[in-house]
Amino acid sequence: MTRAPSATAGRATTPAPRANRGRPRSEASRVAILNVSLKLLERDGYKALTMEKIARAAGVGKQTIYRWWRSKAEVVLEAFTAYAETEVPTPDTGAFRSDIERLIRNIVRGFGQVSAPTVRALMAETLIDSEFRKAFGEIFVARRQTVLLAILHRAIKRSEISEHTDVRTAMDLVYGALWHRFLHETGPMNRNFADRLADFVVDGVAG
Amino acid sequence: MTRAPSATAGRATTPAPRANRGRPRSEASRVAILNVSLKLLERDGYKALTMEKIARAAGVGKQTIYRWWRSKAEVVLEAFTAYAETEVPTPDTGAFRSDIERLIRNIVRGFGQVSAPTVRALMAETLIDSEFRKAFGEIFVARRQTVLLAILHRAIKRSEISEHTDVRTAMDLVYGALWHRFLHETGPMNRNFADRLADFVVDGVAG
Amino acid sequence: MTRAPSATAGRATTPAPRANRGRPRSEASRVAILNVSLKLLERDGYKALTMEKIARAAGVGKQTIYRWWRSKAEVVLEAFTAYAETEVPTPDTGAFRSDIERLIRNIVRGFGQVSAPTVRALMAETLIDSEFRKAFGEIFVARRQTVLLAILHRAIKRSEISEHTDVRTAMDLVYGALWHRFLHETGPMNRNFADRLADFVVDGVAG
Amino acid sequence: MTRAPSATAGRATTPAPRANRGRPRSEASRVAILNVSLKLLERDGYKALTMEKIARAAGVGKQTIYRWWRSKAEVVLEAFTAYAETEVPTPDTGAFRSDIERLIRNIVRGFGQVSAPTVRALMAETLIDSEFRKAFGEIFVARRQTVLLAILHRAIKRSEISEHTDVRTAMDLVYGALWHRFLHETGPMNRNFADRLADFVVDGVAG
DNA sequence: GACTAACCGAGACGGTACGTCCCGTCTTAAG
DNA sequence: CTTAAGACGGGACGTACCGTCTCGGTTAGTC
Repeated sequence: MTRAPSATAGRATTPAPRANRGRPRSEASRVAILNVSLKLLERDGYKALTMEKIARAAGVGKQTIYRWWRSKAEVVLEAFTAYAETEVPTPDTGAFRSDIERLIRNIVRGFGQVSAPTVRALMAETLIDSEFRKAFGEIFVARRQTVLLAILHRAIKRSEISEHTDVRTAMDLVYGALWHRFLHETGPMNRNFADRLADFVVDGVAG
Repeated sequence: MTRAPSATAGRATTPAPRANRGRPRSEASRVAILNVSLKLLERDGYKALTMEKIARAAGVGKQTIYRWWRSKAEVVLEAFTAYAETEVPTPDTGAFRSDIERLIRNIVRGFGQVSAPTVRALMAETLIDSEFRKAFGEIFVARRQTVLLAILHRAIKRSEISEHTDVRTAMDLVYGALWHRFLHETGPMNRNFADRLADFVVDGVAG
Repeated sequence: MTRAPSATAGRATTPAPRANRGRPRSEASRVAILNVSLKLLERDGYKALTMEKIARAAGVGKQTIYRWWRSKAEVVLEAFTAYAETEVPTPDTGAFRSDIERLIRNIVRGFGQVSAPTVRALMAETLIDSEFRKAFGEIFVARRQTVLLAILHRAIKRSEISEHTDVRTAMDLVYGALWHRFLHETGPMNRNFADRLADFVVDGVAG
Repeated sequence: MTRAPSATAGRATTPAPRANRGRPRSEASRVAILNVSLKLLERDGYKALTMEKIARAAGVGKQTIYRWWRSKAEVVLEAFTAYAETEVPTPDTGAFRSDIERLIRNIVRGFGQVSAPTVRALMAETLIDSEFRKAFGEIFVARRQTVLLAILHRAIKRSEISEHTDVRTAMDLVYGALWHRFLHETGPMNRNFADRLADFVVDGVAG
């Protein structure tokens, strides 16, 4: 998301200025922008958040924001991921049932530690803006997909589930249920929900 | 959704104009607004859709829009429901498995007949604006919930599934998976998906 | 300068909206804008005058300014001409010498009643922006030209000056000297200057 | 105009760097800046000329411009005087009439060799910015004043014109007419104009 | 030959203003 | 009482420049 001038050496996105020329990016400004964004977001909601307010509150020129992020959605995304624990450990207990159980528990716990309105706003942006979708997808969706995929593949190898299992649908099942409850608040986001869901999934998939 | 001035006699929000006095509402304008909204929405996306453009393209005064709808989200919602078949028949085959199968097939077929970007935009609005959430929820979510609820209750009565089944989580499972695939395009929205999903759900819930 | 909707019936500039439709232009805003512009102009000078400050100080949306004027130069021009006496009476005494004397005295008196920085700013704009030049020229230059032209033609008819007199150069002589003194403050702008200049001009032109 | 670091020893504005230390000023950059400025000025006009564009087009850091000039007006002034012949020879023919004739012809010829938009821009700046006025005045106005002054004084000494002649007004007459025609393009800037003007002036002043 | 001072390009910085778009409201005449 | 038209005050947009600052590097004279 940021035009990190050196870290992405091989990526060749922006014209790639000869490294280390000119005044370096201000870390202080970067942090101020992200902090202020989160604060305003929590206080006033996503719709009331504007680039202008962020700039004013962070004591920063608007251009400085636009230089490093393309939209408020990207600012919020980075602000959010910087503060939220986005790592998803891959459980590998040796059994499908307990792997799923742990994965779902982890995710449920993660959802509990996160600002629901903020995540909803990010998800809304994802649904509308296909540019943003990629950025959000990489960070929030792809990683989790990978983890579940690994679990399913291991279960297949161990013959705990059929090798003909429709993996994609299984993933919709797990993540769909989790996001549905989270986004629409159809019920509590707790350990009990996690375990009931795990039961359904394991029985359904192992079927 | 519309503040139909007479039909909602008891609601008493707006000053409640004395019944049939003055110039009547222009049906031509109403239709033009809804048609134009859909067209612009498909063409340019939700973000680029503005009240001003709708008014201009429909040859209508802005006030006329604001008199009957509170926001562009409400216009779009009405425009959408006017064109989309939103009825969900309640399957009652006498067996849990086939009920679920039919429900899911129906919904999948419905999703296939609908403009994905439009529905995504409406869902996005739902996630951000709690006012809008109600309107959308009533039309789009609640109905379907009721149908599934009925199916589950009947299955419990028939002892096909446990009376301790976590109904709410079961509903997250079904609708979560469906919405997840639809919103994020994680795979095709076809008969095969419907049936695989139905398998998972029935096995999962029936245990 | 303003898009006077009816006064310019035959001119066919802007699409010519069917008269009297929509909310009429706010006279209060128009006046506030002009007054505030003059005040800020006198206080801070032309360079420090911005559309944004005018809007803020006049309690007016920026768009309202842009709707009726194309640039701050045009606002200032109208503000200025509204307050400054721009009428130039045509002396007709029957004799070249006294006509010239009166004309020059009138203009000198006029210059004395006017804010020099403001006029300098307008003249500067004229030199830079050819669009603006026309507007300014019509109001400030053309009228005076006409008056002098009439005087010269009458003098030729009366044979007070040669019929081969280079009229254009004569006009440069008169207005050049007046503007030069005014713009560059090369000396006092008083009765004595007026009369000395009239002497030079009459002797020079009458030869 | 340039803050030549040593030439103005006694001025003591900037901390007064110890004489010839450090890297010397880049002549290449200086020339590039001046050339590019003129070119852009001719092409796009004064308003569209910005420090940033100059720097970019000259392949120069902005700071380098600001180090040596205080404003774009100063850059343009130097760019202009570097290319334009600004010398004004003092005619001394022994007779008032022929002195005036030659002076005016010289100036007219000079005006003909110069970019009118550029000079207009400089004059405009002069009218607005009193700081700049001095710089421009020294180079462009004062010299010419001196020349005319000398001519008039000699004419008085020779009793060709009265010793009570209003010298200042006479100067407004000559330079006013010249500038008026040049700035406002009220007619051709040629030999004929020069001679007609000279006639008027000589008759008027000698009157 | 190392040191140091002043320059150089590049380009990010906090700001201000630009001119445009849209918001939701208001004010006309017309129906 | 609604309608189309369209002006209104307001706010945010994304861009252009302002003049300053801060990098790594360069080019001289001085130690």
